[in-house]
Amino acid sequence: MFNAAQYLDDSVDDTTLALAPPPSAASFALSVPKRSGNACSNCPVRATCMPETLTPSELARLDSTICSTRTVRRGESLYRANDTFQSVYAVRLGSFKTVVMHRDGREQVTGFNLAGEMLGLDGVHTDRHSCDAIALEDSSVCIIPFSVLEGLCHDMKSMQQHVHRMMSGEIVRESGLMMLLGTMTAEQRVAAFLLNLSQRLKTRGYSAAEFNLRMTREEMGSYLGMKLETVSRMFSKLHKDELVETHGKQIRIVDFEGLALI
Amino acid sequence: MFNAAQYLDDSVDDTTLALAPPPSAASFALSVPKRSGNACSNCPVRATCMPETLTPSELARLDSTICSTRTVRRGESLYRANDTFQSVYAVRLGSFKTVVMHRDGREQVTGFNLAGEMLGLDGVHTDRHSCDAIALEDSSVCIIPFSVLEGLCHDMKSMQQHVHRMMSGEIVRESGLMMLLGTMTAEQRVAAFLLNLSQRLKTRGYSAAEFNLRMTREEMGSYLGMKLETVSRMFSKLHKDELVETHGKQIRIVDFEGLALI
DNA sequence: CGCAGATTTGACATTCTTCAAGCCCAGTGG
DNA sequence: CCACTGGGCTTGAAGAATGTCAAATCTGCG
Repeated sequence: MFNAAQYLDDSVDDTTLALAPPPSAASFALSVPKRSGNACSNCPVRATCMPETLTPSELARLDSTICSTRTVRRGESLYRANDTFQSVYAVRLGSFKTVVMHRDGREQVTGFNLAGEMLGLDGVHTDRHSCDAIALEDSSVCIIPFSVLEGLCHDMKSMQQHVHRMMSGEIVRESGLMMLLGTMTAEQRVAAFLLNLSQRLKTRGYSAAEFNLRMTREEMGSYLGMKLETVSRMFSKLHKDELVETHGKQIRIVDFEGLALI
Repeated sequence: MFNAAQYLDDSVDDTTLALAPPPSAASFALSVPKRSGNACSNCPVRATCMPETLTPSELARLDSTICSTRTVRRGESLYRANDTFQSVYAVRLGSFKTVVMHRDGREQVTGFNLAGEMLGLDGVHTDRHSCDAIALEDSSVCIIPFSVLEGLCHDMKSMQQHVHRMMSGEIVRESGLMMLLGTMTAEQRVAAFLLNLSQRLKTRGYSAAEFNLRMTREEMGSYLGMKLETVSRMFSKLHKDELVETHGKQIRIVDFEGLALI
């Protein structure tokens, strides 16, 4: 049985935000696009990006229709706002941020995407992407042409439900974030952010208590609606109150309950 | 040809936020649920809540499967957070707010829904609704059981695309709101809110310049991430700067460009 | 007409941002 | 090996934006 955690067994750093390239990364250094070795039936993150219950024949169909992957180096974009929408992407390895830009140059990070999470659904609405997706570290994604996905949805009830759930889940996630931005103090936002990240990492088999942040204070601040200095101050305060320990990007949550009660 | 505007012809108030009940409202005072007189083929808001291109036979199918409506009085809820999810709703008449509640009692308005807009898609994710939907005025909705909608999606490609677009549109809308909450000043938020509302009303055949707000300052503030006093001050400021004229809930946008440039 | 809730406005408190300075740390080149 | 350097991070002080509290209107409705 494959699971995300196994890829960390002998990883240099087991507290990264997302799946770190293992020492054998060469075998994953996929050319763009590449066909072999990327079968869904084999994929460590399938459980999160595809329906849970698939028959062998359905799995075989996935393997035969979704087959190309792409690597994106740190800082490069997977897609840009206004690009024509053709595919959605499942993060196989690494992590991304999504960014929307205002005409006056202000930009806001609207989300962080870890391995197993889906990316690009914003483009369905108008056939163009509404944000930039940028890799926070060297990453790879599975390319799922949306037309193919629509076909799968038609033929597989479980797939249609899954796609609907993913989109709805994105809606729910965002309304949670609106709540955060609309009603919480800076300290509460940072606490909620850490707990959320912790939860998602735990789901993927990582320690919920210790991890490395892959984004800068500025990116975090943009996501949370505050300045990088404020983020930094809040980390200091959480440290002083003995709720978390921080060494730069390295995070250790000491008191989960305390953090939740802020 | 039906269109939303005709329902306003002899309406008491042609500047309401949403479609006001016309004098002949009695014929719309639908019992719950009611079957006749609510055919999609006849519906003034079909253009916004259903795919644009439907064959006569597809329309006939809609009429035969989506048939019940429900009235919701001002202040009453269409559904509550944690209700089991069964249906989505299209607003036929009136307007709603959606509200998420934090455990500590803080609540946040996450959206306002006008006639023609869809409501309830948040429930797909976990089979339970994630927010309350509350009528801002006496309203009526069309009830669309989600299982029926899934069936329609399977059989009608245009319906599947439409549902995907609606959900994606919701995602995009929310990320725009995150941008607003994350990067804009109070004044900019209020301006953006008014312009957004104006645009949506215009789409429905109303004046873009003059309308009545259906929500309180507090609800607006909750939506925009600020206190009601701040909303009020911003209205005063916009008035002083001769960008809008306000008389309580009555709004007249004087200078669209100025408003957009704030 | 008179109340209850909604709105406006003022004065003051708090939170967050801005600006500025210095620190830390990893990668680089001597 | 080590100083150097630049980006990211932390911290302080001052200022701006927004929240809080309180009081005075206003408005719709019974």
